[in-house]
Amino acid sequence: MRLHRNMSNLEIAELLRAIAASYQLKDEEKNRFRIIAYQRAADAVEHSTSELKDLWDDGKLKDVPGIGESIASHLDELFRIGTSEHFEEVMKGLPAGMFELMEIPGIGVKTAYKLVTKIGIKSLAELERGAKAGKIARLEGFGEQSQADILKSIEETKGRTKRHLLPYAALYANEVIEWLLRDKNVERADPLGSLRRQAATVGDIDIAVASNEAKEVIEHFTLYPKKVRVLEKGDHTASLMLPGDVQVDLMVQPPNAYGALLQHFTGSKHHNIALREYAIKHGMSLSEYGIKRHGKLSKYPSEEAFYKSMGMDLIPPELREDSGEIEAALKHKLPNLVETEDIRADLQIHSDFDIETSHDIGESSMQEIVDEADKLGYEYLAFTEHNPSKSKHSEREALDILKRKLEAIEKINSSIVKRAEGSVKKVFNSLEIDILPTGELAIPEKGLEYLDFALVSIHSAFDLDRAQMTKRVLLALDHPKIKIFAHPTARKLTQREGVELDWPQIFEFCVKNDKFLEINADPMRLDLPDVLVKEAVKTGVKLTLGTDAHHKDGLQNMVFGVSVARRGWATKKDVLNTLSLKEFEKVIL
DNA sequence: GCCGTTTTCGGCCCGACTGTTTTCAGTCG
Repeated sequence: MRLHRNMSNLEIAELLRAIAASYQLKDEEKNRFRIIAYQRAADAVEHSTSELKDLWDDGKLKDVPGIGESIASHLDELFRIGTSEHFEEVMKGLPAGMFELMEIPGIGVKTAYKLVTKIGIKSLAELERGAKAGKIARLEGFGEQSQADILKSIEETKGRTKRHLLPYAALYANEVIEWLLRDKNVERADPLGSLRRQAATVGDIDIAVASNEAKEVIEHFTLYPKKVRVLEKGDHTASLMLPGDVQVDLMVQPPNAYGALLQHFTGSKHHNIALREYAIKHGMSLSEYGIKRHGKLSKYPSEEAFYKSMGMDLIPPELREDSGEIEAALKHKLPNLVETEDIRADLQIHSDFDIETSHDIGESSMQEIVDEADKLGYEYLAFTEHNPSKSKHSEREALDILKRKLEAIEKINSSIVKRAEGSVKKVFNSLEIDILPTGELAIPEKGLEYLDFALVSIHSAFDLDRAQMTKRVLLALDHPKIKIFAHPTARKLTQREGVELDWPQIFEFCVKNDKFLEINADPMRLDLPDVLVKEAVKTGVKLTLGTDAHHKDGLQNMVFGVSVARRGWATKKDVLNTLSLKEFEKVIL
């Protein structure tokens, strides 16, 4: 690994893991906790919302939990002169290629090291050839079985799809749960893991079942009609493979011990570790079976009882990331999180009004969307089509188009007023306007006069550096008609990383100037991301929720936006579109 | 190496599975 002054968080996390691996290979007893410390630091760096280099600029390296005196001093050296004597020294002798081998499930630090040093395997391709040639089975500590396992693992890694977007994972899980509930032995079935925590993407699908007849339930589960094959089948657990490389794991416990099972497998890993550390300091030991005190196990039917017996309030699954929720639960100060029922409006919707934009236009009419919003009980909406194409239209033409759109909105509003039923009282004339690379808005100044308020967002030049990008966004947000910064990081899940921005500066600007950050509920976006939502909320920034729907059915995605808000500790008062129409108008117009 | 509403020293999460072993090391979630 080449060290340099501008290493990204991801590269630094990799570096810290390499250091941990190196200590692990030296295998000295006194190093045991140093290994864990480096691994924890690596995790923390990977999840940090600020680039370490920026934190270093501000002298705040040690603000990252897990980075203390020692690691901070080595990183300081790295950022100052582009290398670290200590890191280089520790990594000396770490063979190149071993980290590639560790991508295969079942191969860890020691196995990878052995493969590289004993038989010179330095890549996945070489590993596959070596296994097929029978070289692995002859190695001490390996055998025919482990060689076959490695081959199978390589094969599965090749076909492995990455993580699934939250709504798809939810869909798969719901179908399986529906199937499970057909067995009368199943008393309850719930999703577990990152799905239950409503994370943006989900890996394997884990499901818990409460039942006194584990054997029958497992049997029924393995008969699931959509399965491709049964991966594993034990007394209390089983795994299936579904089409599209979706793996579903099932765990069964009796109803009287169901609470601990739910708690244990909901995670996150970091939440559970922190919880168990707290437990051990107070004479308890936690596991998926219950809580042990003085060697005696107590069982808990519900998670609420489980947390309560430790003196904590029930922690909503969305908060279980070890970011202060345990302390808050002990002090009975968990936030009262926003709920889908609190939402009174959808603030980003694209109708089929032909606005002659260069972006996608919607597929449903304004009327169809209002009808759909009525079903959801909304009080108001904002139609936020993209701006008319700047390259295709002159200023005059753009203004004409915007005028036509205003007329369409007025028509809808007058028909809403006249009707007897329906909860929607008003639709706002809004627009999603591109922020050009210079920070200018992609519509003529006069065009803004037609609008009630507008959103701005980034759709080009994603790779500006942090300072330029921040300047670009602040310039656009400065206009009085611009109220909302939509999908602020512009990330596309599993496809594109978000842009670089000076978030503290953006947050401060929003608070000071009454600008709002959107949580875009499109499953591909979920943007602002949860970790940034948490910081925004802490700073006092108000959020708006919008589905970015391009079809009336897209309005249903609001629940995923709410999940992001909840994961960011947002309460009802942090979300603008929980306000009544009257209150909302006071703030936005 | 990190960290602190029981600690600036003395602690540091729990259990299961697997394969190659004769009692356990490595890996995973």
